[in-house]
Amino acid sequence: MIVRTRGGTGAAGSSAAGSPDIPEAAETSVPRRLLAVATRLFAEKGFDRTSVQEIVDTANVTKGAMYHYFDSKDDLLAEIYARVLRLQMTRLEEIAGESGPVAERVGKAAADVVVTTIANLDDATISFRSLHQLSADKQREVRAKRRRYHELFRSMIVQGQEEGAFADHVPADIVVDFYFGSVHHLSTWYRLEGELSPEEIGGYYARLLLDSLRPPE
Amino acid sequence: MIVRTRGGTGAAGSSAAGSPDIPEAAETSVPRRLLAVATRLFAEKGFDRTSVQEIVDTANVTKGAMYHYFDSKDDLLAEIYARVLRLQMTRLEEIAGESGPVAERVGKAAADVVVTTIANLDDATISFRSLHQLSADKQREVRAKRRRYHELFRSMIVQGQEEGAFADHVPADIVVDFYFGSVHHLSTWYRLEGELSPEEIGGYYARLLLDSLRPPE
DNA sequence: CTCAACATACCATCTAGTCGGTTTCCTCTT
DNA sequence: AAGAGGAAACCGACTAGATGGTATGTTGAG
Repeated sequence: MIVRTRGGTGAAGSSAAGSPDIPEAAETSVPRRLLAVATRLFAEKGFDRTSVQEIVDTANVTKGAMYHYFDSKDDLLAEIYARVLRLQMTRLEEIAGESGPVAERVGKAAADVVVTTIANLDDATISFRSLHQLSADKQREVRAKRRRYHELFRSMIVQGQEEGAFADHVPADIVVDFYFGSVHHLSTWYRLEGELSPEEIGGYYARLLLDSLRPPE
Repeated sequence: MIVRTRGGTGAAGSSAAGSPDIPEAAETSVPRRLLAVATRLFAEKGFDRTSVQEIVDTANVTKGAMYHYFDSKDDLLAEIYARVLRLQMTRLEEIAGESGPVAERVGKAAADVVVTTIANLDDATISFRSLHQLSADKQREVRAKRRRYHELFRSMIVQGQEEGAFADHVPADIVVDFYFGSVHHLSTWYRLEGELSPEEIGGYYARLLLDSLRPPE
């Protein structure tokens, strides 16, 4: 992404066709709008099946505007990944830094990542399905950041195992991959119209994780 | 897919450029070769980024041959899905039909699906990433079959909960989605070069599942 | 003589990205 | 206050290259 954003809301409809009542054409800044629209469309139809033209049309801007703010279509996708990873890392760091017992922190983090994932289901859909559409460099970057996230989570589990709060019959890496597999897959089956609230799902998921780590009597 | 296959191995290299030592050009029937090549390429680069031309070139056949056996590129993908679902369903039905205690069957099925998934990692990669590239009809079909699979697995868990062998503090549907999320995601992190064998991973995964279902004392 | 099993040339369509041009806005000078 | 100057913010027509699919032709077996 290119940094130079004036940040303002812009003077709205230059062309007469602008409909100021649909959300995408509203008072948000152009790059923001593009990112929002791209997220929705990528999640709906996939990266390769979403054309740049469609993105800019939906966002009520022109191609020129988009290529002014973003280097490429790829860059748009990379930005989405960056946003997701930033958010998740921040939340996890916050929880990991708390002072309660480790089992409590793990449970909290486990439930929280579920709720956050559901709150951004489109992001989740994209991020587990579109990694290979990024350039090799950007893929590496994403993977590295994700690894750091996993590492932090893993360190909590290891601590629990060392303290005896968690069983250690399964290596912590496996546990982490196991759990985040489940989390990432929320986007394939969870529907907001369903009966279960995000918090309930989060509770269940955290419970499953903690129970699977419960030490034997 | 079109049924008319002679099934034979075919008269090999028609064109002079045929290299009979690379596996794809070998003695397998043309549709089989196409399916094998498509599976590898779809897993490697994604469905949309793999051109029909590339598939037929790699399989050492021509476009005409391919469109003779398959209706479309979509059809190729649909065939891959069908193959995966057929295999997994067969295995699960076998295990579910055994006579041991339910916890044993669940554990067996859980470990087996991991091993099978790892044995067909390309299939797994494709099936969790490319569903949306299928036509709506075929998507529905795949989903229906997958649902039937999940239902069978779920019924075992429900039985265990009713018998008191499993805890029931988490609904069985959630448990199933939770577990298969983990399984599907194996393809994103498991590498054959790693230290852990498929059976070991299967053991760990089954253990995590069973432990999370262990009833409280 | 027929039909499956291919082969080959071809096309209509779409797509990411570019590039020269124009408008809008801020700033600095006079 | 006026206005010149410059840069950022956009516009939109255009291109070069793919791509899925088809139409038509050929071959060899039964």
